[in-house]
This record gives sequence, structure tokens and C-alpha cells, in this order.
Amino acid sequence: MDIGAKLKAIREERGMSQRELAAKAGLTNGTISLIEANRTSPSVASLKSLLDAIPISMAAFFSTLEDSETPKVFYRAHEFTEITPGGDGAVSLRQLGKAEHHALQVLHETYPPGADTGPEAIAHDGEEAGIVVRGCIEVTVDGQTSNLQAGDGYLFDSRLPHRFRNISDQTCEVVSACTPPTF
Amino acid sequence: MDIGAKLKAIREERGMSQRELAAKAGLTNGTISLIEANRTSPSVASLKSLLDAIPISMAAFFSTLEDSETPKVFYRAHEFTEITPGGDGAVSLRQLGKAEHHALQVLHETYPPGADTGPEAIAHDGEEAGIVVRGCIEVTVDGQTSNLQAGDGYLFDSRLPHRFRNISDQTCEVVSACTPPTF
DNA sequence: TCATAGCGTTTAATATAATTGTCAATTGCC
DNA sequence: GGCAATTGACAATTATATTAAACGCTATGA
Repeated sequence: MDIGAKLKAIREERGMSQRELAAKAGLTNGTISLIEANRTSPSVASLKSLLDAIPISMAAFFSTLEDSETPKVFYRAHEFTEITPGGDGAVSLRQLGKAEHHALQVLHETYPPGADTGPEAIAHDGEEAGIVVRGCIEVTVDGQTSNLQAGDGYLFDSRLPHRFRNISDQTCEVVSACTPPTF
Repeated sequence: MDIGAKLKAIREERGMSQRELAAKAGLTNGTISLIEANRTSPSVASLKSLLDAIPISMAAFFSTLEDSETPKVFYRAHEFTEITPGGDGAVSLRQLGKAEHHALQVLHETYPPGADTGPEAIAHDGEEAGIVVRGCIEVTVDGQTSNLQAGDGYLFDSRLPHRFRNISDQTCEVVSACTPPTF
């Protein structure tokens, strides 16, 4: 979100100086300098003042800004979004990117000892697959049960009832994929 | 800009609690409480975190928010936008509302003693008119000159060259209108 | 050449947003 | 009813944005 560059571009396009814009917006030139350098994240109120003074609507500003963003490709571990159902110390599901914008949903799943997704009644189209990368886990799909070790994997139709249980005394990690994404 | 209500509406629509949303967004429930009560104006960064966690784009958020706003009708004195040309201690032009969204532009003009708009070469379509509310001012339009007192007024075609000078020792105030607006 | 005015940046002080810990009110569950 | 869990709100602290006043720079003109 390069707000600074965007603001600077619009401001210069209209031939305004930082001081000029600041005066119209009721802020100071120093503030604009910091915002344009992305050294501070303005409050919504401040940004609105600036855009009103230009003038341009918030919607238009963010619309062109978000459109011009290059699609994000690489994600650091801490950038995954936590979509853990319970939120407590049970299963942890960490999603890669914003699945709602893509056709593919990839999760990094962590099952502490004793973790259990329960006999979910989830029923959605598409397919699910995953590979165990650490520990082992018991997977049940439509009646079939198997104990998968690190390196093993699974692949099934998402409409079938399925359940994951870590019956070992060691944390288990799985990388799974799902298409189309489900929420 | 009722950001608080809008955020609360979207959050509740998705059945999330403040704490739930806060956890996903990496903020605290207290912050969300304050934002929803409009007791604080969140930073753009904070708002983006919240909207990403919902998820909804900034553009979409402000688009629906700004669309649903009822048109502003009343303006306090301090809400006028300063469109003074020079910016210095000369003439002060204070515009009522956002003229670019309307067909009518109304200004509250202040001419300190000695103020002079100079023989502007402005040439745009439309008409201009005004009424002196305090002090007096010398107005020249296309060669004709007149000294207007409080209560007097003027009305002319905007394409004619015009000039305003305060040759008295008292500040002069004028309320003027212009259509269509010019920038 | 010196002054003047405009520009964007930086820094210390101040105002404001965000966190932390706690609270009363509500809900669900024996 | 009574307990536990969850919710949204609040006061005090901490973190951060914003201000006000400086700085260095460039251009312009006497």
C-alpha cells in the first residue's frame, strides 16, 4: 500500500506544493512530507482532509491505488492469515495469501497432540489434498481411515465427510491445498 | 464519514465479535470499540488491517460508505474551503461546499484595506454576482467603475475583465455567487 | 554577490491513537 | 438459580501521528 507515492503523484499532477495542500487541508507541510515518505500512516481523518482539499474521493483514491498494485507473489511465514476455526489451542490453519481472490487455497496446518477436527459435516464442491511434513496424523475420509506419516499425502473430493486427528504425542504439520477455496 | 457505524455493520453482518476481528487483524478489541464509537480516527494502516481481516477492499469500503452519505446541506463557518489565490494576507476567498460537485459556487470574500485582485485576464463562461455586506469596495467591470457600499451589489458576464480593489481603510466583506463554478 | 522566497526534509514537543488490564452486562449451560 | 464464558466498554499507560520551528537547498532578482 504505497499511499505516500500515490498522494505525491496526485499532488504534483495538480501542481500543488506540500505547503499549499497542507494549508487547504488544515494540516502542516511536515505531516505531508512524512506521509509521502511513508514514514507514518495517516489517520483516516487526516487522509480525508487531504483528499478533500485536492479534491478526490476516498473511494477513487483507493480504487486506483489498489488497482495499480502488482499482485503479491511471495509471502513470509508471519504474513499467512490465521483462519483457525476455534481460535483456541486446537488446530491451527494458516492460509497462504488471500484465497478469496484466487482459485487456489493453500494452508499450513498444525495439529498439536490430541487435536481433532471432529466429524465435520462440511460439504462443498472441489478437491482437497495435502502432504504431511512433520509428525503423523490419522485421516478419515468417507469411512476409510489411515495413519499418515511425514512424506505421506491424501487427496479426496471435498463433498465426502472427513476428519483429522492427531493421536500421537508429537505435533503434526500438514501442507494442504483446496480448490476452489472455501471459507 | 461514519466509519464506526459502517465497520460495525459489516462486522456484525459476518457474525464476528470485536475480539474475533481484532485477533485476525492483529489489533485489540478496545481499539475496535473506540473506532466503532467514532471516538478515534484509525490510521490507514489499522483500517486496512481490519478490512483485510473481514475481508473487504479499501475501495469497496469507502465506495459504499460515500455513496450512502446524505448530501451535505449546512456548513459551519469553519467548514468553508479556503481558495484564496495568493494565500498571503491579501484577498480571502472562502468557498461554500465543494463547488466541483455542484452547479453553483458561493464565496465569502474578505478584502483587507488596500487589497486588489489586479486586472485579471480571467475569461470563463457564466455569470458572477455579489452583495457587499460590510465596508465598501471599488469594482471595475469592462471599463465601468463603481464604489459599492454595504447593501450594494453587482452582476456581470464572467467573460468581461473585472477587478476588485478596497481603497478604504476598513475591511470589506462580500458574498458572491458564480455559475457555473470556476477553479 | 547578497538577499529573498519558495521548496521538501528533519527534529523535539505535543496531541492523538492503540494497548493493557479491568469492569458490568449478557449468554449458555448445568 | 448459579457458574463459566463471552461480549462491548472504560481508564490508565504506551506507542504513534501531528505540530511547530528549524534546516539545507534551489531559483530569482536587485
